[in-house]
Amino acid sequence: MIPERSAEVLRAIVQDYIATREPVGSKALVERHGFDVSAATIRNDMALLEEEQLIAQPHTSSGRIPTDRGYRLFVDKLNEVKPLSAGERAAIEGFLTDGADLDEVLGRTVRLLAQLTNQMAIVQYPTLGKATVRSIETVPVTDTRVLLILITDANRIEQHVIDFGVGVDTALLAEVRAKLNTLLVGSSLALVETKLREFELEFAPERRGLALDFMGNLIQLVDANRTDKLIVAGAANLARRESELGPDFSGLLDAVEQQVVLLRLMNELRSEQDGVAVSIGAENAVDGFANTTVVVSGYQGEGAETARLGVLGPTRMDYSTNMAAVRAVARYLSKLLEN
Amino acid sequence: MIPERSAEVLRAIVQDYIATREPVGSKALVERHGFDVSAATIRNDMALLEEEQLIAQPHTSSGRIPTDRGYRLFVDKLNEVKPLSAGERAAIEGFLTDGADLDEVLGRTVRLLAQLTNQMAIVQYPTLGKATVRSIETVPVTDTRVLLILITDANRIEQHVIDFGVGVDTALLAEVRAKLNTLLVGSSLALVETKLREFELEFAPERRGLALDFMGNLIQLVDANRTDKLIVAGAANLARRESELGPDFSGLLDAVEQQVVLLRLMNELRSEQDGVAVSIGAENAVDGFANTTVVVSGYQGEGAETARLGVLGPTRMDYSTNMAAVRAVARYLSKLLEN
DNA sequence: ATTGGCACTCAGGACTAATGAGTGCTAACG
DNA sequence: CGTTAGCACTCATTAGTCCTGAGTGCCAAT
Repeated sequence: MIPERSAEVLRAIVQDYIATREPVGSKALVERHGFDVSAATIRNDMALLEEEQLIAQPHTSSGRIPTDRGYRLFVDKLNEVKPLSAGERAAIEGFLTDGADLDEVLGRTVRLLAQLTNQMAIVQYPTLGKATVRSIETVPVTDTRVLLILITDANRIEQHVIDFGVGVDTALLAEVRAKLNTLLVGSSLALVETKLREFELEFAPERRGLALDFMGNLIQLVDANRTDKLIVAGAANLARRESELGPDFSGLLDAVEQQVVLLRLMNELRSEQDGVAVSIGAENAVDGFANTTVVVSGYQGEGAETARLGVLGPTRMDYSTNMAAVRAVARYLSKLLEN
Repeated sequence: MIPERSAEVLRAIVQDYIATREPVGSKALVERHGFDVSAATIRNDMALLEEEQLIAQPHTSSGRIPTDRGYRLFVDKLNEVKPLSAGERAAIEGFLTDGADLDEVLGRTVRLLAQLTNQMAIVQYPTLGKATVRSIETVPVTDTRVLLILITDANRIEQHVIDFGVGVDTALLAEVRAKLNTLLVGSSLALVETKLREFELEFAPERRGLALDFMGNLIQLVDANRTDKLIVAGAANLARRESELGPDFSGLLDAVEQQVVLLRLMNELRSEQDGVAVSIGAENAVDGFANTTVVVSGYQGEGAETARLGVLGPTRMDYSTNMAAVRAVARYLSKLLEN
């Protein structure tokens, strides 16, 4: 186990390094923090910390900087995250007023989070795995095209235009829709696909074409719902910290565009203390994020499913503030969506 | 007027500088391009070009690099843009197959353009200024919420959830919808707001509440349609060229997120030759784009309105290729949307 | 108009020296 | 045994110096 004072020294090193971006020396430590021992003693402690791979020297004869493991220990010891300032609280409450539209609420949330933390913020759309079908609607758009609308009990709406290629018999369409509604309303999205496959045969052959087209599109809609979706804000904050991200930077922008990597990153993190999970540098399951830290929390989406939101930045970030902000925003968003 | 050979020299300087990123000297010019004169003669030409502010020296006694004006002249003289390679043509045709969904087509387009040019690509959604209302639909979502759908004759769909707060009388709702349909179908979106204002009084007072709510949301939908919208791809390409963008870079990422600046940039450019417009460095109407060039072309969206697409990168870019790619993609997209 | 010749400029690389922050170690101390 | 003062040592950084070579501008000759 690491002695009390050594742990304090680690904490001080992390804090100073985050504040100054410079390796921290023993002398600076005793001066800036109220250690009642001499610099030489601190040096002994630092030697211990280095042995434990919690800190490292960029070059011989330079101050120390925290390693990933060092940040990890620091975060784990951070039993109470810094409470937000009054101004920050006000910003959250002012920003996240209710709005009927999920897109809009999440959009505001992600921008707020980016602004609070000065990092890049990510919000994942609530997954609908457990949601059930409330209703299936159709609206004619042109002769050959129909807008198909799926409404779930989580009040979420997914819509898609079907182009049948040929003119649509509205009566037939209405019949298909009615049948599908009776079949599917109330059943979970996960079951929709199998139910539909069994159902195909109920249509007379001459009607199959339209019905199949219809059902195929419906399956796509459900899939689109299951596939996770992200929104991102504050990419410019990343650019400002480019020097700290090193070679990660370009890969990060790629990841943002591709989304799939970000999704993996978010989903592989399980919340720990206070509902906030942190993945530091090499801990990230994905290559090319050696200098990157991800801070994530779950939130309760509509319909009681859980999704994630968080921020992403250089390992050298203000963990305390960022964790506090992520936690607060996640809680507030949960409350908001609960209605 | 600039003599024939001097113009050739400018062209050669631009080409070499784009290829090598290094200032170009007189000796290198005679060697790499087949000039039948000596280096000293080229130097005289270069002195002339410098007097005309078409090229500049980073430091005394260094080769020349093109100025914004130099690029401008180069682009203007570029009477025939380089035709795309067979591979590029194939990529466009393979990538941009038809798809019923406008979002999807534009999404593919912007990614394609980013990939072809290795720059950041931007596609603007077709504006609906001249579009007319095809139909207004409602779909109940919960007791108090209704999904309002606006379909235009450009086959575009805009939808929004109205939360009335109290239970909705479906018969009343249907009546309001029917009235609005008779009133608005066929009229242009621009007129919707004024027509609605006049229409308010037709409802008996006890029904006003719902009707007003309904109409207010409808106006919002129309507005959302008029507000231009952008999609972007290839931000990572920007990052890769960060050194050439200099201090612009962070501002660019901001602009991408805010969109409004990008919209200005796109819209202030009027197409010139071959339908492709180029704005180089200081020519950009917006501050903070001194090292940035924008290449834009219009395309014909559904319903014959025009919107814009293009790429954005450092002034030191391959104008010929990028202009060709933008032009080709714009044409192909127009053809695709025409159906 | 073009060219060869030549003096001049200056960024960038290579080398050296000085500086100083910071370390590790040892021996002394309470 | 933990702590401390002292001291030699390391090494990144900065500044100073010199050198080289690419490239220029100009002039006189063709």
